[in-house]
Amino acid sequence: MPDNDPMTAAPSPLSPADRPRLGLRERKKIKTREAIRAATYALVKEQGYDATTIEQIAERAEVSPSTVFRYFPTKEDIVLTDEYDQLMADELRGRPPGEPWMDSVRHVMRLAIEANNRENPDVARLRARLSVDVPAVRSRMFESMSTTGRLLREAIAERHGKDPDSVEVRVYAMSFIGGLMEVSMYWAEHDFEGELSDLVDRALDVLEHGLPIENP
Amino acid sequence: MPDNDPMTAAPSPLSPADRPRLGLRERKKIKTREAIRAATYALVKEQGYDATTIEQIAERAEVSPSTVFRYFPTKEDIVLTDEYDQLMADELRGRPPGEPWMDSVRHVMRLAIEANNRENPDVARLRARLSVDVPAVRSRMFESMSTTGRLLREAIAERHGKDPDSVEVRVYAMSFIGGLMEVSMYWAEHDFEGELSDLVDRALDVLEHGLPIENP
DNA sequence: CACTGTTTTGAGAGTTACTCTCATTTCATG
DNA sequence: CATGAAATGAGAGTAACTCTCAAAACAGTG
Repeated sequence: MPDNDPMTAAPSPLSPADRPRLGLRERKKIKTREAIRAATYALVKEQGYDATTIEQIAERAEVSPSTVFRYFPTKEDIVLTDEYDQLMADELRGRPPGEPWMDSVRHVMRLAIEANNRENPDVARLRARLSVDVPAVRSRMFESMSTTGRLLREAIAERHGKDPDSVEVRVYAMSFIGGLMEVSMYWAEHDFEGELSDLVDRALDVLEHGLPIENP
Repeated sequence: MPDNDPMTAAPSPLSPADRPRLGLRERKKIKTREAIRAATYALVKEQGYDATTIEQIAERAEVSPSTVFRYFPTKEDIVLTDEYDQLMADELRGRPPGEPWMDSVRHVMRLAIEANNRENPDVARLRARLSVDVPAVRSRMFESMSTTGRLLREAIAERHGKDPDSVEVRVYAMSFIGGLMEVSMYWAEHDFEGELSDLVDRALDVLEHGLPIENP
């Protein structure tokens, strides 16, 4: 009856073991979801993305193929779905209002990278690599990008007292996301050398000031 | 034997009737390609994108389904493939070297919009609308975005004497494209009201200077 | 524990985009 | 016209999804 379908909703994002009082049903759903994801990551690492079929995933996760599709609308979603966007948008909103915009952004990006590194660094890399190598995954990632863009433009609009649906805010938000996404691809293409945070810093500089020495 | 497969290559971009000395084979291929596209546009207008199957397209274009796939790798490509990117990149490269970068960009964008308006305004709108409404098409569009990004960063690097594969140039190029793509979606979402060129101008302002009155 | 209603699951059939193969047709050329 | 190359069509095959429906697992109640 309630509006939000727990089947398609993501589980509580940053909760490792603290699932206090959930019904057996809910706990099972979370377990199933994680089983499907784990099976997928393992199979993709073994065989590659394209060679991995939903049937294999279902088999390893010990569920039926139907169930896989009930939990994830597409194969790409199994790999890519994450819950960080909303968290980052909230974090951004929570920064002190006096803080310069770019400082807030830097702060939040740093947090996100750290959290990701602490929790599941290999998954993050697998994702980045897949989004470079597999067109379908990349497409899905771009797609989620526009969702993120929507969140970001709300945060931006709120912060600057602007209309979130103006061309200006929308363009600004999307150009931001485009730039950040490129960083992730650059990082994957260069085999994850160096610190991601350094790359992000350089990207933010470009987003803030344009290309260095643009007008000598 | 030659490397470039004429089957997958696009026909000469901006040539309406001037196909002088092409073999019968080549002319037929161009006709087939255009027939498939025309059939697709018509069917999509009549029934919508999802309801239109490859079989229907093949039937109306009077070719076999196999042939449709020979000409276009995916259904989305039939709708989206265009040849303007390369032209614009070349145009950009052809601008006088003294001209300020943003002036060059504005000039080229203006040209592109005019050309598109003159040639096939309704197709451009159909595309924009589909890329708002149909996830698969939108994804494919994002995908082609990253191709465009590659062209753009070459042009940028050349112009500014920078490495086209540096993070800076890549981020700059991609943020640019992200912003411009958002304009197209904004335009479609607002039912193509107003002049696209005005929206693009506002977008370019944002890309150049950031959000207006960002630091009051 | 038994009873009842709701949620979740599995099984199966069906659709469709896309791939591959091979025989046939269509054009190019000497 | 003959010969070779390229384009087409036909058909079988795969795999991601969708829909439907009946069986199973859970939740709450007497």
